[in-house]
Amino acid sequence: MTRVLVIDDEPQIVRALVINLKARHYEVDAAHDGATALELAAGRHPDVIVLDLGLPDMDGVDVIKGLRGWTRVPILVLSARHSSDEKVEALDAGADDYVTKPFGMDELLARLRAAVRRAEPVPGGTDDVIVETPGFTVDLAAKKVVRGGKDVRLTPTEWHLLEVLVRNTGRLVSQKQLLQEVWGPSYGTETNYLRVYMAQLRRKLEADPAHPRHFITEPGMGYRFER
Amino acid sequence: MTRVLVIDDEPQIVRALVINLKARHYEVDAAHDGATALELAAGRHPDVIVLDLGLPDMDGVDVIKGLRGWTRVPILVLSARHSSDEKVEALDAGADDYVTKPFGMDELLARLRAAVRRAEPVPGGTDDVIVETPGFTVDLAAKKVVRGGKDVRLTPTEWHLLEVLVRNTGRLVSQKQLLQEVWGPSYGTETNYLRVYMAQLRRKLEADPAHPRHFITEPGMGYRFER
DNA sequence: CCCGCGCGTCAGGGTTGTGTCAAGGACGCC
DNA sequence: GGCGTCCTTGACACAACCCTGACGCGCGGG
Repeated sequence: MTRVLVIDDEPQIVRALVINLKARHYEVDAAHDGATALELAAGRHPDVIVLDLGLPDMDGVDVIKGLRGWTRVPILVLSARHSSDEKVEALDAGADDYVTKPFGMDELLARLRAAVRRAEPVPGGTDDVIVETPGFTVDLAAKKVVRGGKDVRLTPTEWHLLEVLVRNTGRLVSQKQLLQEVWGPSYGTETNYLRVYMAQLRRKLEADPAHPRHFITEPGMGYRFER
Repeated sequence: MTRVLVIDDEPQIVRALVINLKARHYEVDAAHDGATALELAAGRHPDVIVLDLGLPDMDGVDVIKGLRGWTRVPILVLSARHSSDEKVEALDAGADDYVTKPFGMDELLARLRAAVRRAEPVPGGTDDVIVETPGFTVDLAAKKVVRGGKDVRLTPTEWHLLEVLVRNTGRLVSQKQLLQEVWGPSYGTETNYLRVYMAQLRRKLEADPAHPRHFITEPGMGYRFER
């Protein structure tokens, strides 16, 4: 299911958006200010963001920049200002689209669909959706892991960590990068999280968790997933 | 250079676009009808398409569908019609953005930049930087060294030192420069560190550590990495 | 011939990093 | 309100890493 993050300080607009989105089977989170928005974006990993530029606590463009520092998630800007400069500034800061208020709900939804659509990975592209190892199989599209013919239950965080590692199969991923991709941009140093969750992944997926063959530790640097 | 395909039957609009785009160092092709447009799109492989919906020979939406049959190139629709239905139809057919005439050139260019930007491949993605020697292989992106088919385990400091040397393949790197790059700006004289870690690198990577062929000492000056 | 200098080698000890376990708390669900 | 799942956090043992000092060797100059 597609997850949308709506950021606006006007309750009636948020309500209208939430109702319309939920009716079309989107999963919706909402924030009323920039700080909450950045937090939610990091924690919930939305597939698309609808952002009102006029927020109470910070400049909308700064919100865009804050997001673009670590994610390429589509950002659809909503604004009451029609001036060309505003649009150019927001778009160049990293926004994907710019809609002026008052807006037609149909149009907004169509633009949302367009933004989500083009962010989708190429179907049948070069990147493998299924990664096999001698011990288990990871299906990135179906978000499923099979080991010995049986599905392995992973928690959201475990899956997220696995996903980042598998997408970088063979490459070393630094601890900082893992933390920021999974827990959000402000978590650069909490390496104990990594240790706990790497242990859980190994316990669930490695034949011998004490001597991992696929989830390899590079001391002082990071971790590496090998098939 | 970014290549743009402009499709419009109004000569003055095409002229305005071409002039503005060329001034910003885009490469521009132009078509006045749908048939020519599809042909040019296939032959020239533009990085982005600006498409007027009101064409003399075919419906603009059909042009979009024709393009989407084989390419994901960003399509920016230009139209005199403001109706919501038109927009929704074009966007759902596969357009990336929809701008109504009359439009501001600044805004259009900003939307164009946004469309091109998000079509770019992720920087630092899958492209690997690999350096090979007769004895071993260094993959700078994956932070991996392979020797005789097996991975070589390097500590952070060893890797850091190797990285600096490899990035300067063939060139002499002074002891001071090595110390400062690996241990920090305040370490200019602790040459014993270098001796210890060069020895470890040689032991792990050289066929005959006592007579190094790749990690060469230039007495009194520094070290040099040769393939 | 002896000495100083620069470099290579080795092994120990302090420091940092990692694996593991278990308990507490937040959250959603019935 | 009770229950279960999941995330966070702290404590501890152990392993890995980095620094350090000592020694040997080759070379050139006194």
